Amino acid sequence: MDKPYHHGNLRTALLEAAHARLSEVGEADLSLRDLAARVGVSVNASYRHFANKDDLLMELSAMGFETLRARMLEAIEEVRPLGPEHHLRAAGQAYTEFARQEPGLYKLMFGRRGRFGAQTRLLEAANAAFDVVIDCVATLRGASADSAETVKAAAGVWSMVHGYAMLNIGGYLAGMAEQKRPTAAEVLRLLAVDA
Amino acid sequence: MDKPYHHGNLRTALLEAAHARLSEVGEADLSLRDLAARVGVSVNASYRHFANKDDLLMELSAMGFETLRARMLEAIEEVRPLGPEHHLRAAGQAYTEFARQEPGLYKLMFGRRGRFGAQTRLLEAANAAFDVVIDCVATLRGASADSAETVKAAAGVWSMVHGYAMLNIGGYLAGMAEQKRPTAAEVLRLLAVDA
DNA sequence: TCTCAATGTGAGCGCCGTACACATACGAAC
DNA sequence: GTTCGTATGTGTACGGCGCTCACATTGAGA
Repeated sequence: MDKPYHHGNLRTALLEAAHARLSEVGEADLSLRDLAARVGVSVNASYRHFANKDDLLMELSAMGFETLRARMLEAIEEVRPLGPEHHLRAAGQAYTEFARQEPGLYKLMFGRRGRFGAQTRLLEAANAAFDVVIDCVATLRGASADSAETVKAAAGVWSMVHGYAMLNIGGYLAGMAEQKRPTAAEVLRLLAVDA
Repeated sequence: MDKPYHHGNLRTALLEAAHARLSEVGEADLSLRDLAARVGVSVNASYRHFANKDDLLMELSAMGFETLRARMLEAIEEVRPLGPEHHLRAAGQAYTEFARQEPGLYKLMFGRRGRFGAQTRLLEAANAAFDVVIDCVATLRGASADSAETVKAAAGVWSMVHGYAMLNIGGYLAGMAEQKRPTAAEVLRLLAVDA
């Protein structure tokens, strides 16, 4: 083996390890010591790349928002010719799908806002993701993405999708009988955005 | 003072201390040692009343769901004569208001589901709260509270309200310009439940 | 009055985040 | 190619955490 003294890409490796671990054990059971051990490095090495544990988690969150945005954009692109209402629906599907696939990461993204404080990096990534929703709604309503009504409607859509994703992840929907458990599409259909 | 050896009501005192502390520091900074100290007791005394930290937090969560349910019922009672659509609106307002008043508790209630596991106490309290929403929707639609369509619509309402509450608590709406930031009522209005 | 279950205390274990001092390795300047 | 500074690693240690175990105190009922 002859493991070299310098890892080479420790920052990325730590983030990947954290991401992987987060899908297994939940944020509360994530420890820097464990991550470092998995990457094959002493704990303190991580402090050369992140100010502290929260800093690492914050970066992970920001990356999560970027992935979320990308997933929505891809989904929209696939149904572009079908028209605006399909765009919003596709984005919503991609959104809830992302949350279902990455529950640990998704919870982290929305659970630590207060703790992370006014971190520009995180805020910008979150806003960029939200902008995708705003654009969808704006196109659907044939209105400007800047208009207050559009933004409010988009916030409503975001609320709906986010709430559904959280309840789903949290297992609050899983307890319901199968034929009573709504799909993401069914829930999204309740929204009257085009009004 | 002559503090007695036995506290007398330690279980309740610990829960109250946890509740109070939760509105100041967030779950991550809540420690049993600190709670015990505030109540004037050694840490280990708490283990006579709770199996562990999670057990205490779970009880606090369940109490939160009970309070939430009570708040919704009170709000509905106040507008009972005005008809079903006012019931749902009032319940939604009470819901988001509760989350805004008790952000720490609210986050705890929805953030630890996996960790708490299949705790009957917690599940029943959460379901009882959800039942209030279901009843509102059932009355509004003039349908049975058992019908799949009613439950699905109620789950949609719950998603919307929960999502709005979480985004609001998390500060994701606070970043928006004032005239673009939706109120709870404005968001709820997007729902087409009576269809 | 005695007894015993309920309820408290204290010492200690292993884990955590993190600070500090020190070791190693790479890249640029000569 | 050697030198040297900086980037990046390690080891040790501190205080706080959840939790366990052995022991102390109390009060209620036999």
